[in-house]
Amino acid sequence: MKRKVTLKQIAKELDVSISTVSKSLRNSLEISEDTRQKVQAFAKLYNYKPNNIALSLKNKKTKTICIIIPEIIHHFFATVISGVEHVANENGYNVLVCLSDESFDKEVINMEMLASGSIDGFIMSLSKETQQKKDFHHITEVINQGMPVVMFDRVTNEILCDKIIIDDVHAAYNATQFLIDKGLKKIALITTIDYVSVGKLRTDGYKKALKSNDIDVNENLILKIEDTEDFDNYIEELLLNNEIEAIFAVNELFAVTALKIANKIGKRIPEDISIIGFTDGIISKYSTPSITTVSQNGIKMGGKAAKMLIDRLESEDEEEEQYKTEVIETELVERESTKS
Amino acid sequence: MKRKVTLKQIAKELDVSISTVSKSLRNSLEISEDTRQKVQAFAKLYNYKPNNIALSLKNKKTKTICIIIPEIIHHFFATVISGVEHVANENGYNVLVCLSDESFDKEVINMEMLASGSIDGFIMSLSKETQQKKDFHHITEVINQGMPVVMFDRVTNEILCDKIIIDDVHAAYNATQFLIDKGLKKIALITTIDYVSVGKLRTDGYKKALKSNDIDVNENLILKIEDTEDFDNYIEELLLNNEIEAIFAVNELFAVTALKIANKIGKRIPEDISIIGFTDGIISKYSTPSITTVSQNGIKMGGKAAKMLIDRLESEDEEEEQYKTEVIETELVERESTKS
DNA sequence: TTTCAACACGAAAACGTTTTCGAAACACAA
DNA sequence: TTGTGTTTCGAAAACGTTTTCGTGTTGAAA
Repeated sequence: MKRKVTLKQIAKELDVSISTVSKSLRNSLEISEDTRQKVQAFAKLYNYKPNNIALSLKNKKTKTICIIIPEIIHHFFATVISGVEHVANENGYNVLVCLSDESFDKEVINMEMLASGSIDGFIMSLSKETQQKKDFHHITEVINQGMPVVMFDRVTNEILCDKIIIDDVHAAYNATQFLIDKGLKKIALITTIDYVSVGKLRTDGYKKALKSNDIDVNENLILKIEDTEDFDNYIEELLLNNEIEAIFAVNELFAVTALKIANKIGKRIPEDISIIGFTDGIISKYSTPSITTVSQNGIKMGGKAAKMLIDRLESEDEEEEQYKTEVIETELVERESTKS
Repeated sequence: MKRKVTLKQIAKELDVSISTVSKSLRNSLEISEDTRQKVQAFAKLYNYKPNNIALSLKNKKTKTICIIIPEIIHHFFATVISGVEHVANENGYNVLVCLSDESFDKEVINMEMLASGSIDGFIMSLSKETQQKKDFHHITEVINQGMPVVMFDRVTNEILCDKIIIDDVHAAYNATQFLIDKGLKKIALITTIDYVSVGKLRTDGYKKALKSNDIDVNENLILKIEDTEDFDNYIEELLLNNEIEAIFAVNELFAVTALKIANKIGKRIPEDISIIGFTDGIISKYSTPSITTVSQNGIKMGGKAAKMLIDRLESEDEEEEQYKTEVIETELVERESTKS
C-alpha cells in the first residue's frame, strides 16, 4: 500500500526545495529546463496528484457545491440532481447532496455544517416544514456570509437570491384550459396544503382558468391533501360524491392515484374522466393509460441552477447583487388519459 | 456581509494567543475558567464555527464519502443514495454524488479526481462500460492507496473489497418458480446483454428454475436487449410469435414495457399473460395493473453499504483486510400482474 | 530564602499547497 | 575591477486548525 506522495517528499528525494518542486510542476519559467524535467519525471513516476484539501484551504475555494432537496425518491428531484451534476462536472465542480426529508431542522443543520468552508455555494428547494414555518434565517445567514444560494422550484419571496422556477400559475392555467377546451366543465382539483408554494400557485392557476371561462369555482371539487397521509379515501369520496368529468392533479402521485381509484370504482379513463397531472415522470409515462402531464424539465432546471451558481461564484466583481429569477418553460405532454 | 471569523481574529481581538482560543473552545483544563468563559462568549457572539477544510487538512479526514452510480434517474439508485445519505448523516458524514452515466471514462476521472484527498472512501456500482471492458485498474489503484471501497449491486469478483449484493440467481429462481407453481410453462425472459453482471445472474436463476422443473429452456423465449436502444419492437415480436403464458423481466422498465405491449396486442394481464419484474420501484407499484416484483431494497442496501464503509474508516487497526460480502434479502411482492 | 508543583498561557510545528520576495551565482559590459 | 542584469533557486508566509512542549508566574512547603 503506497501512500500518497507529497511535494515535500519529492523535494527531499530530489534534494531541492518544496518551492522548486511546486514551480516545476506548474511549468514556471523561474525553473531551469533541466530541473523541471527531472521533477516532472519523478512526479509522474510516483503518480503525484496535488492534495485537493490543501488547495481548497489555500484558495478558499472547494470547487464543491451542495444541493439540498426534500426527497431524492421523487423522480423530479432526481432529475434535477442529474442536471446539476452534469453542469457542475463540466465546470470542474463536485456535487454534495443533502436530503432535508422535508424537515426544517435537517435543512438548518445541513446548511450550518456545510457553510463552514466545506462548499462554495448552495442550490436548494425548500422543505415543506420550512415553507410552513416561514423561517428562513438559516438561508439569510449563509447569504450574509457571502455564500451564494440558488433556489429552485419551491422558493420564497422572503429571500433575495437567484431563483429558477416554472410559471406554476400559468402552467396550471393552461392545463385547466386544455380540459375546458375539450368541453369538460366539472373539473376537480387535487392539490396540496396551501403552505407548499407550488401547490398554492397551481391552485391559483386552476381557479383563474375556471373564472376566465365563466365557470364557478366549486370548493367541493377541490381536495387539499398532504402527500404523507393516506389519501386514497379522500379521493374516492371526491369521485363518488360528484359527477366529475376531469381531474387536474398538482403532482404525479395524486394523478396516478386518482387514476387507479377511478378505475376501481368503474370509471373509464379517459372516456368518463380525463386526468392531467403535473411533473412529467416515469409514473405518468408508464402508467396504463399513460397520463397527460404538465412537463417540468428537471434536468434543465438543475442545469440552469448550477450554471447560475457557478457564474456567480466565478464572477470576480463580488458585488453585482443583481439577483435573477429564471422561468423555465413547461409543456403539456398529451397522452392517453385525456380525450382527444 | 460579515465574513467568517477565525481563531486568529478572535485571538487578536481578545489579546491572547491562538492556542489559548482553540483550547478554550475545546474546554481544555489548561485554560483558566475566566479566559475560557471570555473566549467562549466572544466566539458565540461572533458565531464562530471551525473551518472544515482546515480540520480536514489537519486530521487527514474529510468526513465525506462519495457514491458513484451509473444513473440517478433509475429509481433503484435513487433509493440507494437515500439509504447512504441517512446512515452517513447519522454518523457525521457528507455524501458526494457522482454519476458515471454508464461511462468508463467518467468513472475513472471521477475516482482519480476525488482520491486526492477530497473524500475518505467510495461506495460504487459499476458502469456498464466498465463491466464490459473488465478494466478495474482505477479501483485497484484507489484501494492500494489505502482508501476503502464498498461495491454494491453491480460488482465484480476481480476486485477484493467489501460488497453488498442481493442473491440475484436465487431471487430469479424464486420468481420463475413462483410462475411455474401457478401452472405456467411457457415463460419468457426479458433480460440484458450478458456483460451486465446482474442480468447474467438473473438469467442463470431463470434457467435453473426451469431445469429443476424439467422444463426445457427455449432460447426463442429469451430476449436479450440493451435498455438504451428502442426495444419495443423486439418485445412485440416475442409476444406475437410465441404463445407465451408468462414473462419474467430482469428490471422494471422491461416489465412495464412488456405489459403495455401485451395490452396493445390484446392480451389481458394477468388472465392471458402473467408478468413479474425486478427491482421494486414506483412504476411497478402504480402501473395498471400493478406489477408483481422481486423487491430489492435500495434503502437497505445503501444503508448497509454506508455502514460498512464507515466502520472500515473508523476501525483504527488498519490492516484487518477481512473483506465481507453481505447479501441482502429480496422479497417477492405479489400484485395484480400475476394470477392468484 | 529556596524549591517544587501547579497553573496558565504562548510559540511553534504540522497538515500540503502556492506565491512573493530575496539572494546566490554567473555572465557581460564598461 | 566594478557595476548591472539575468537566471535559478530557496526561505517564508499564508490558508485555519490542533497539539506538543516550553516557560513564566504563583503559591505553598521546607
